[in-house]
Amino acid sequence: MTSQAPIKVSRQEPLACSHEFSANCSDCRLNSICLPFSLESRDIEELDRIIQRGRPLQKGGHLYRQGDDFGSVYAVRSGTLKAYRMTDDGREQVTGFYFPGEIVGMDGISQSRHASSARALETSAVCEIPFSSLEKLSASMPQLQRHFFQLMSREITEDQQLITLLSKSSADARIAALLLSISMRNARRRLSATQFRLSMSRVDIGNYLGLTVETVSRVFTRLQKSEIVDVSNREIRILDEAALRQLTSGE
Amino acid sequence: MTSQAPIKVSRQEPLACSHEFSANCSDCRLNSICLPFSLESRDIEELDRIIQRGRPLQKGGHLYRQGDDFGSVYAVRSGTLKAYRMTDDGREQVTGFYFPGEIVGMDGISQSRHASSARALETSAVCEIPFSSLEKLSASMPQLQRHFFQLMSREITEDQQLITLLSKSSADARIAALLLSISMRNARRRLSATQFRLSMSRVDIGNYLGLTVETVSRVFTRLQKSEIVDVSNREIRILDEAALRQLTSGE
DNA sequence: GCCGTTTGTTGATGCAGGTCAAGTCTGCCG
DNA sequence: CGGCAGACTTGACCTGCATCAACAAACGGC
Repeated sequence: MTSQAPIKVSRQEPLACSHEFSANCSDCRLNSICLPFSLESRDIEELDRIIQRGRPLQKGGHLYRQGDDFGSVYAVRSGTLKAYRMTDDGREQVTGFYFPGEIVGMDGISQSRHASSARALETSAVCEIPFSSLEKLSASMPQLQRHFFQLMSREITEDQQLITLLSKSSADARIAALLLSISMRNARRRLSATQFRLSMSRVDIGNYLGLTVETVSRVFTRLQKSEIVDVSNREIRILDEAALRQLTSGE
Repeated sequence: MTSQAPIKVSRQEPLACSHEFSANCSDCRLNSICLPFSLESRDIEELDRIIQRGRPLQKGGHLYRQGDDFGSVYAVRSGTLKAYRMTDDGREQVTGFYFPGEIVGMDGISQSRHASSARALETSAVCEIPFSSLEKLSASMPQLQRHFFQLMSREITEDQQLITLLSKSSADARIAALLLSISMRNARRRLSATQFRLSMSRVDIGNYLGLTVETVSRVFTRLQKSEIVDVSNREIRILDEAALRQLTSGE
């Protein structure tokens, strides 16, 4: 609600160097992760034409809400988003975190309405990809069609990994897996795999991993004490990746 | 292993009336659930041509295994399949059950190898749909492309429902949700929504819902005692659907 | 720099569901 | 029909995480 106030642009925090991504796909730093991957340059230009680059999303702002009409999927350009859905009894289940280069919103396709909400965890920017245009384009660009099938399939396998994590692993293993996942995704974007700042709160982490805040907090202090990870607030430094990896498969 | 013996056809148990599905999509009883839904009859014929109808799969037989090269997705014609993956530490996580009309194998698209294994819980038959043909056909049939995007998206939202279930719900709620899900899917196929036989073992149910066999068993006896469900071995009769529904949202 | 609010930490206690250990039932095969 | 293996149930006990409660630290607005 509070975040719905008319956009106030003044004193906006510096958006992580704007040269990191550009106004078109061809020279976007993220294009090896995102949609255009493996397209011919002529095709990229066509894709470029359908993509809409919106104004930055404020921290806490919604990209879309559960139940909204589905029209587009979104590529994250900067910042972080979380996707979440409401359970029948009104609690929140975080279904994923989305970093630059990743695509969010694909769960809306089946019902023509969004099955989850997406909100920015920090000031973020996205590329909006109207789905109907994407469909049309896919029909004439086999590479694009395949790539999009693959993205959706990846989402499925990732959800299944989370399912496994939730159904089989201890609190320690879950946190370890999350840290490693973030680390890997950072590496893919050529950021540090060992040192980063969590953009999500402990509550969000708990909500994602099926744990309470208290447990999340306790696990972090435990990791700190055993010198596997250096934790200071949201600042994380992985000290012993091997140990972390061992934790994920139950000690 | 044992199920890999050369196919022995003699004394095969009667395959639930073979007239229920046919050798082509146009008059298949399941076509409103399955792929051809919403296609022109001319298009259905084309789709028909790429589909391969294999011989029945024996109980316990594998349709594909985790790590196999990915080539096709499969529509279940009769019987039930379970999909499962091995965790790093060698335990099994069931990721889904698949009933007639449903599509299995879509998680293999992203890596070109199957991310899970699929095996028959009872004698089953499937239609094999070679993915490369499906891709080609999709390019010229917008309806088909859309339908397949929707199927994948549905798989995502269903996985997310399972995630929510695993991370937020009690054992009772999980079992209740599974029973209701099976009931709903039966109804869609015009079978009884209140009375059915579970094709999966208690172990499988536990593995799917993140519970031990013992807990699954206890929940069933509890449901029996409170006269919400009548359980006799794998035979289930839902006595009080409303109560069951209440259970799913935490009493 | 100060103050209220939000976010995170720590401790004490309880319970749902896991684990271990016997059984019992079912269905299958000779 | 009898005997055996796998599937299921039941009970006793234990443990990891939730819950409740109090507090501390960080952040954001003025």
